[in-house]
Amino acid sequence: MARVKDKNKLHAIHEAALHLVVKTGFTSLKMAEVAREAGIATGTLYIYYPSKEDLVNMLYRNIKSEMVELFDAIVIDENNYKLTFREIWMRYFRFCMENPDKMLFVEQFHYSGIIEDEIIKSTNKAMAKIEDFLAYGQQSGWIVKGGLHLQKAFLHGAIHEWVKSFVAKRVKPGEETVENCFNMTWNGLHVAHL
Amino acid sequence: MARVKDKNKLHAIHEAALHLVVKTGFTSLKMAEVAREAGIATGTLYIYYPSKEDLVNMLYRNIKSEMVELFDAIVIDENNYKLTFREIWMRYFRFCMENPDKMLFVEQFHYSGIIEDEIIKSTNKAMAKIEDFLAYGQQSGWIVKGGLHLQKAFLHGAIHEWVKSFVAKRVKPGEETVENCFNMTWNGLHVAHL
Amino acid sequence: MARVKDKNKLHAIHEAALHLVVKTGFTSLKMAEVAREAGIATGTLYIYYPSKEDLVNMLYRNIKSEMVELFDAIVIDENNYKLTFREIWMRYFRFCMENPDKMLFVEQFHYSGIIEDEIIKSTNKAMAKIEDFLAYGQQSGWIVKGGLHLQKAFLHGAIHEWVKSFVAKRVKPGEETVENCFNMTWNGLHVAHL
Amino acid sequence: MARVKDKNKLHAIHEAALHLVVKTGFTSLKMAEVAREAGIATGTLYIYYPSKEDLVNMLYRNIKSEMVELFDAIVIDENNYKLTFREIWMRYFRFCMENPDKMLFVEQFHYSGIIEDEIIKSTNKAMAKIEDFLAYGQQSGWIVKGGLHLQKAFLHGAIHEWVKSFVAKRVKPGEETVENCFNMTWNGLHVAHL
DNA sequence: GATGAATGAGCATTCATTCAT
DNA sequence: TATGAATGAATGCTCATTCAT
Repeated sequence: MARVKDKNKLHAIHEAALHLVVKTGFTSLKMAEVAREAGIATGTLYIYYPSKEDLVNMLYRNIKSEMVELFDAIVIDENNYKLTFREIWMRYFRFCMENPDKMLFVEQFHYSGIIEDEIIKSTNKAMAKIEDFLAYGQQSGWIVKGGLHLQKAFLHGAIHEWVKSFVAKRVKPGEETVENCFNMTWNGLHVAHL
Repeated sequence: MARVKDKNKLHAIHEAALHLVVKTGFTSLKMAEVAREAGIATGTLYIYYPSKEDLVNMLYRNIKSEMVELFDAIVIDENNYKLTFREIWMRYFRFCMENPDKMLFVEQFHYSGIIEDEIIKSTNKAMAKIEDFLAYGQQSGWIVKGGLHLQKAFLHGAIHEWVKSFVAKRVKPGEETVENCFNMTWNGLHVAHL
Repeated sequence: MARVKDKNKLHAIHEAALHLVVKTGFTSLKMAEVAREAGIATGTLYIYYPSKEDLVNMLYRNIKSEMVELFDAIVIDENNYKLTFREIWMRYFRFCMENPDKMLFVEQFHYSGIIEDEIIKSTNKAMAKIEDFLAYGQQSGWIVKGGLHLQKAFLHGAIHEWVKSFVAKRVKPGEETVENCFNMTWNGLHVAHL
Repeated sequence: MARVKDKNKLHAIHEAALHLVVKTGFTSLKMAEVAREAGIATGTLYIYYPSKEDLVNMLYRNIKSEMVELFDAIVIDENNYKLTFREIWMRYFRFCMENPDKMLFVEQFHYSGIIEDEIIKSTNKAMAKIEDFLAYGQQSGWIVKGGLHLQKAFLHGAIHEWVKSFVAKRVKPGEETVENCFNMTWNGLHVAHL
């Protein structure tokens, strides 16, 4: 029997590729560098991924899956909209703070034209739970009406920008700061009933 | 007297470089392609900019200047905070909608490590007017307290993400939609006094 | 006792290698592809042949042996020179028509510098029977004088070119056509006694 | 004004490429080596030919043109068929002896699948003069009937094989030997009228 | 013996930059 | 200034060969 394909290698490749691609973009991502950082030979990299495009597509799929899993454990409590919303927001915020590279990667490649349409679509579909929750919030008067994509963009856009600024400053925001950010988002979205 | 560097050529170079770099990123930006699209020879490009990095840095500085000029005409009316804030928001929103490439360019290169620190600093400084206006808003109780950079990130992040989604969908948002977006931002930032 | 190298595998390797090398030449011959087409693993191929060069050398030797065997059954009848000559010509012509890959392979590698001198020499030696027959033909006035290698080249060159043109056109020549070709060869070589 | 594309460079590239490709085949032809032997940088080679395939195709076209030109000066004398035939044969034979690489190159690439169909067709067409001459010979009873391609293959095949054997032996054949070869060809083709 | 994962040198091609005109 | 041919280092990917299983 020959050696068996190594799970650890796969993981090392992902780590290396993510780290490197986020630093400099797709074109400057060097397969040789990925291999070196993953501790394998260049040729070995091509056993696992037949091309640079494939590598990046797979990375995208994996990271999106991870993001989806984030919300798996959340129990939607319709009687306590804000609490559930808060839980979602916090999980995503923390995920981005702990994995800024993954956040940047998805942001960078989502509109890049490099990720295959099929992958974009299927990963979007996996986010249905969140989408449904927002739609329910609109119908039941918790959050403002309007195209759902406006709300999603608002959520994403603000969180990503905050995380980017924390990461650039190499700062870990305190609880109060995070609360502040959450409040801006919630106040922006929710409908005040006087 | 030697001929002076040609203003038209400069402009053509900027247009070409911006258009191309936003499509594919710094590394895939090809100097030969910039030259071709600008209607000049490769060698000529190097008379104007001694390197790819220089070209991109200059582009960054120019675009940031344009953004600063956006706000020059605005009269800060401290008695009507929301109106002034609205004017600022609208101008920036419209600028981004009309110049998505410039917005994307700045976003892409701001944290890229390619723009020289000095340029980043000096362009930040030029935004003092806006910064002061936000600081004043905090002090006078119009908008929430907390690090100013949180508010700036919130503003940027949301607007950019909205514009990106409109541009990706090739949609020009109607007045109502824009109003909707403005309201999310304002509600997120301002302090409600019951 | 250890298992013996498998005759079937050897045969499968030869078939695969011949087929592939003739299509694309030595350098594009891929060991992995040979292995795949032969139904074995790449590593296994190296149990049978320690290198690509060895594989090709062995192939050359085998094919030449086959060509020699072609003439084993022929009885040289000195009283009927033309008839014997015809038999030789026909056998070789038919062999080439039925095994164009083998013909092309030998042609391709004979002057390639890849086949070891020793092999070239020993396979040439095995052709002594034919060579002797031609020499006898010269001495006894059946065929034209001059360096024997001229006659051999004439024989080879014409037959190979005919076969190549038939194979390229995917045509099986009829009896009359073959007769035509034989006559050109015979008329070219034999001495007319008026 | 920039430097002007250099005719000498083109010639040097052709020489180098021809010499190298004939030695080892298309796949082992190394662009870097062609450049080195032509005395230019690798990148420069790509200014003249955008790919290895293009280089080889152009080479094929050029060499075929040269072969066609060979026969331009020949005056077809229908009253002296053999003399004209002899002239054609001699010119081609000498060309091959003086340019064995060109001969081998054309032989190697004609059926290789690398040369574009259009080139193959147009170069074939250019040989019409010779073809017509052979056809006339058949009609007027000078040479044997049968598919013209049989005669052409016979001519080519024999000449090429002779030249290959002379070149391999590094021998320049004397007049008598050449006469010998010519006679084999002529006797093979022509119809004896007793 | 048999397997196929792993290796890394090797090669076609690209592109920022230089320089002769 | 302006041009575009020339340069050569850099990079994605291949494939003969090795080696752990």
